[in-house]
Amino acid sequence: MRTVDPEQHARKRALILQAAAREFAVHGVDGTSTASVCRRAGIGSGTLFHYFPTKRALFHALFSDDLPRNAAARERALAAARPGDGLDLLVDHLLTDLADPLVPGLLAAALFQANRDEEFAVMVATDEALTRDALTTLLERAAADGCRPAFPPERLAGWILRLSDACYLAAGEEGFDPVAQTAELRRIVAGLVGRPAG
Amino acid sequence: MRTVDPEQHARKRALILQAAAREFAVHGVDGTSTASVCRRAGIGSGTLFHYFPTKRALFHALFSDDLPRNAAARERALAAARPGDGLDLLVDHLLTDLADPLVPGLLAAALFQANRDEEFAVMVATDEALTRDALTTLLERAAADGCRPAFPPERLAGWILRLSDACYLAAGEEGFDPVAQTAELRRIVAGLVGRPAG
DNA sequence: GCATTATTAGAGCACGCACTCTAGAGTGCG
DNA sequence: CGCACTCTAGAGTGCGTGCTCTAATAATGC
Repeated sequence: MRTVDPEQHARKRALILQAAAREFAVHGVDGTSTASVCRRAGIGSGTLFHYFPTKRALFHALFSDDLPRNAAARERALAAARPGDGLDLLVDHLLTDLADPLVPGLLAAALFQANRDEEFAVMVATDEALTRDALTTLLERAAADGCRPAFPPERLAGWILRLSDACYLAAGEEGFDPVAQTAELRRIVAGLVGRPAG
Repeated sequence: MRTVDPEQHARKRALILQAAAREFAVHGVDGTSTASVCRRAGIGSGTLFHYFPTKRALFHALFSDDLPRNAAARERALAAARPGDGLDLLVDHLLTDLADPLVPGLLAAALFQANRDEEFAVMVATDEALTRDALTTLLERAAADGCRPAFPPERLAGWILRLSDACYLAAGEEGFDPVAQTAELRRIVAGLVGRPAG
């Protein structure tokens, strides 16, 4: 019986995904042809469709691969000793890829795809809901710790997510500084959470 | 000499644009076919291309038609008696279409298009820069009036723009309340501006 | 070596696309 | 009325698409 080398398979898969990410970021889902992905990855179309059943699945994989990482970040944040530390951890995680030049394009493509691809929308919405829940829990703990939040925890959690989206929207502009942006977001969040000590 | 009735022309043009807006909002630029726009507008393809030279031009018109309105809003805001009133005016204008169900899709399509369509990007960026300038001016006046903004006026202006974009992105979620959202954004902005009287 | 199976390239396919062309209907003017 | 022109529909065009199929090759276990 012929046994598969899973490492080799994973490596090729990753290579294809990398090529696909570049294409999708620049041209979007409908705008990239499978042929262009193949060209960039240096493979034939047969190979591409051996690894991914459809172009859509290729795009989905680009994001579903990140889900475990997000789950881990949520767990770490919820396990933090103080709710404020957990919030910082989670906010930092939300901005992890801020410096990646592909991300603005990919985010735009993803936002758009979520409006018209049910399966993709559910995947993204589920992950976002989990993160929102984690944020809400942390904010409730913070409130119990003496913070004076500007809004109810759940609303505030929504605003934090929106603020992080806003950061990625700004990431395409020239002269964008991810570090400064992250620092400003933390200050804004701190203000909204109403931490007693600056 | 045969003279054209400009009203009739404008009416038909508007009808086509309305149909196009619906299609673009749901399927994006690459995802909508000119045939589907024609079907929805109840016209033949000959008619469509009589009014607009290309599909791209059709999409561009959807946004360029709004530019005069934006300019008017900026002027009104800058002419306000107190800078705080001007800010409120401009923020409200930014969220004008928050209740329009088509807007989240159109915004996503526009954000994406800005990443790959130079001409469109310039058009949008120019308008945004003007609005940012107006916000900056208003924030400088507010600071001279005794406000303690959290950031320099120009940075703050950027955050306000990004937040308003983010609001539109959130507008697709179920249970979304445009009025509450607007009120909350105004409170957040007020907090960032640091108005002496709440 | 042999059987089995994973992997690969790329020609080929059916289809949908943006846009053009043509021919005629509608419309204001002299 | 007839001219000059706009407006309109829809068939037609050439091209690019996502994806399938075939057939060859490489890798493995016996």
